[in-house]
Amino acid sequence: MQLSGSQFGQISMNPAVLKVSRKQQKEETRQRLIDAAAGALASGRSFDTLSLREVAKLAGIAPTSFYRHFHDMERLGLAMIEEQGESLLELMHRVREQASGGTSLIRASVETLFDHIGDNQGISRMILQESMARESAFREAAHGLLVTLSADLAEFLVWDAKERGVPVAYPRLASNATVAILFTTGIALFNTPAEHRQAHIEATIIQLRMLMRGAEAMAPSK
Amino acid sequence: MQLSGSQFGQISMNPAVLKVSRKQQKEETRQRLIDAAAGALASGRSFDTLSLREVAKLAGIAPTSFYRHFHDMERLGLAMIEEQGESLLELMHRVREQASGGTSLIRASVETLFDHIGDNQGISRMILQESMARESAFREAAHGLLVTLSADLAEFLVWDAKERGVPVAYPRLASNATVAILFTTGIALFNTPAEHRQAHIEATIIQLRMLMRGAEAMAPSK
DNA sequence: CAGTTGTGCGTACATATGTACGCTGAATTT
DNA sequence: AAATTCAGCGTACATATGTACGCACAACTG
Repeated sequence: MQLSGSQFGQISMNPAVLKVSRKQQKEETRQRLIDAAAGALASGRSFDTLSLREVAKLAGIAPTSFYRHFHDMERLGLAMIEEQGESLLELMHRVREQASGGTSLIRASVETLFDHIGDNQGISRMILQESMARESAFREAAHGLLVTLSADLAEFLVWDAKERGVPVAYPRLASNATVAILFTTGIALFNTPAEHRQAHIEATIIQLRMLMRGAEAMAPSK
Repeated sequence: MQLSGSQFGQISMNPAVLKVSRKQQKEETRQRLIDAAAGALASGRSFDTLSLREVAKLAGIAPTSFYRHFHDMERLGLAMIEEQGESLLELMHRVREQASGGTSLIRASVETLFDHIGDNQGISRMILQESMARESAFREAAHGLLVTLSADLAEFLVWDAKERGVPVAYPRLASNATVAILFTTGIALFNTPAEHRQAHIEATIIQLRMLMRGAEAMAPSK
């Protein structure tokens, strides 16, 4: 235990430069809790073996101080999912805008998403695992995020199909399957030795193209 | 706490009919532990919040007696995965044999698998969740089972393609994606109101057909 | 039939967990 | 300047967990 002069030892006291407003300070601690949990998840722990005390310790606060930020661990988890959801959705939109039309889009999406999952392994794994949990607010949130991603993709597929003049059958089912494949293999990637990863990425791309080809082949007329 | 005359109160003492051999008895208790854990999983608990003590209590034995059967909870989990793996593999083989050729095979497989997952919700969910966990003997086993199922399916796809004279590209990738879709939606099915389930099943079938159409479309010549 | 084996039991303990309670002192408001 | 707010702390406790230890007694072995 380090002894600090004050309970706020980690905060610079420079009076002019740092206006440590209360709101600011609270937000910072809150983020520290989230990061602590994410770190624990990233190093292999599962969310529901994570204890309030442990997260508090990792974040450098007293166990009871946890309650100043979240009512319980579930709320922490919900906050994490929400945060992740926003950045993920935004990220995928950006990729679609940037990618030049056509096939390179699948590749760009896969690579971007996998990078993101890699940078946020812990939370990504948690979302996927929780999305398969039993009914609960927690599952609801995780599952909801995946559904949103899927719906978003479906919308894009329809637009893109119209754009290219190639009809696509069952866009929602196609996007749904896409998300399933993406996340499943995305997570698996991190139990894979680095030298095989590129191969896995290529494999995923082929799988998605396969799916798209099928969706186009099943389209009604032509 | 019920008081039983002996510590083995639950065992009938009928001397002639029941030869309660030690091995038999032990096997029975072991199974009772597995069933207890499976039951807890099925009613929504996640495997790693399951405590040794709790499982022991559910199985009706003293906590310390647990050790007579498994060295720790992880071993219990491994045993469960192994058991499930065997019956699952056998089941899928049987479906393929029975199903008359052609498209009805996909339907038969999906329906059979979903029934099986339904009857073994707890373990199925556990396998899927653990397959996404961090490196560990446990993950290895769960992931291994999915890989086996996938490889098995790939083998069949190749055979079936030859049989029907329709070439299929990347059978291993196709089967891999199939397993991803199947389990993902299979699990999701049980957070779905009963009246929507059939629709989900039909959706899954379409997704798999979509994938197969794509795989065929991507085949080299024809 | 005597001796051994091994599944089951209860007790005991060190450790971990969630959370109630009340205090402190800086930031904010009045 | 005085009063209020509130993020943080430590203490305390009831409960849960894994597991060491040794006893009991049915089943098995000889």
